[in-house]
Amino acid sequence: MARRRVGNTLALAVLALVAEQPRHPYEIAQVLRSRGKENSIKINYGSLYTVVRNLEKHGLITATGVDREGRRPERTTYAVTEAGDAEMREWLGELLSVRVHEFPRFEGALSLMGVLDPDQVSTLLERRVEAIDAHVARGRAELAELTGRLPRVFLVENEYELAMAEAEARWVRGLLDEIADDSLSGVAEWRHFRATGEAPAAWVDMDAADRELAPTEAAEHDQEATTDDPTG
Amino acid sequence: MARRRVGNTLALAVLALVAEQPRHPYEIAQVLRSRGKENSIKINYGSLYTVVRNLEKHGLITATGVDREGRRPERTTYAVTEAGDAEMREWLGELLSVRVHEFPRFEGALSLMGVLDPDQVSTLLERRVEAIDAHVARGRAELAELTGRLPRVFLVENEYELAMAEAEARWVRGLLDEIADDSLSGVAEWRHFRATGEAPAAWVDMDAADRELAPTEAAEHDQEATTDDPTG
DNA sequence: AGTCGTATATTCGGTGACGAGTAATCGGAA
DNA sequence: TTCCGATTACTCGTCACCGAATATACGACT
Repeated sequence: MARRRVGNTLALAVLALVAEQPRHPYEIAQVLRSRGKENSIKINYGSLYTVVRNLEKHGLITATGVDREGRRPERTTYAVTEAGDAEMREWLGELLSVRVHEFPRFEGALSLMGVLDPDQVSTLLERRVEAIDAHVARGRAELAELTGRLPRVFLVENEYELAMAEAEARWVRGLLDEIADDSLSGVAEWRHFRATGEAPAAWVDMDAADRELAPTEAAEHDQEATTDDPTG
Repeated sequence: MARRRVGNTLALAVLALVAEQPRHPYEIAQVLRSRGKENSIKINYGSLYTVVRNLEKHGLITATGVDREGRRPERTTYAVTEAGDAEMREWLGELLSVRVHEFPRFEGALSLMGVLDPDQVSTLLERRVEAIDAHVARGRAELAELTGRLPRVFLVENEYELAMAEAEARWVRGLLDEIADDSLSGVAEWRHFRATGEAPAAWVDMDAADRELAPTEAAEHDQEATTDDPTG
């Protein structure tokens, strides 16, 4: 949607924390950590300071003072501006209400798995589900422990992450089953191709057919975004 | 895991297509499109040419010839090298077998939703599920149509994407229900905070507690990656 | 008194991602 | 025949991201 002046998701977190009360960059990182947000928002020092500078440049936050303790480096404290507050609310609203396709690497990998052997792919995917199971088990345990000390509202991101991990594991299991019992159509051709090098008819067809149908029917309508960025 | 010399996922697709047969960059983009991969791998012209150049620089592909038709710009054709083929297999194997946390924006947004009103959040999330439902409906229809003409193996990425979208919609619905019937703990405090500005005790506790427990128990073990990149 | 480790706080250079822009050609309609 | 729009093919400048490195202070221990 609306192109953000500062597009990094970290900027949203900065706005949120600075809206709560004026803070200096390092403190922002600390609070983010102590509240466990570093699991859901990637904090990177380089990015943090760049982001803060950019937010200031665009008038979304302002420096309210520079102080120093002893001979430590100066700490510039920032507060949110009215524009920044508005931006934050609008942006957050957008992120919550519209789903954008973010091209997870796994999806890309799936689309290219044809270059490997079916059996090899099965082995790899089995490893994946095992890893996910372990991850979910650990996550659930930690979450349970946290839920004892904290209202669940403050933990929804974690519940979401786990739910999605579980969903993925379920889906991959399904795929594995379908490969195993040969109920997934095309595995035979795939195997044949890997053994002989003869390209599956489907590929040839597609490459030839090109865009006899509208090329990107779906892609036109769905929003997309790969990485944090849209500056403009 | 292993830091990739060329980290952009698009590079993997380039390797895969060029391993099939020598191609020039523009052709790569075309094939990617005609095979419908642009839904699962973000193709960007700027990135494509950079990626090809980098792959060549690192000896993963080699230019096999330059020809031109009429006075069109030259087309440099590239073929995969042995190193490139190995890299592709290993990389693809890694992407399939290990799940990395890619920090979806929605997860970040969820972790910050506290700055909005509960009712507003509900409204926004309702919009989201509706949009997802629509997306899934359209996707399922298109997929059904494609499944008629193509073996399903070639469509797994799409099935995956839809499965995940559905899972997300299910989860969000669950959350909405829990907010609505007040079975999600902390909504009361949240509401109170929004109305009065009194910070929930939980936040204060956390900010104070800082890292009396190991700060990033989980984060240490899970791999992470925000955006395409790791160059090194 | 020395020094080791950790917390504080930030800078900086390199790299790559991006998408708008360019430029040439071709096919078809007026 | 000429003009328009689509297609082919690629380039370039800008901008953001990253994380390693820097520099200082403080507390604890020897």
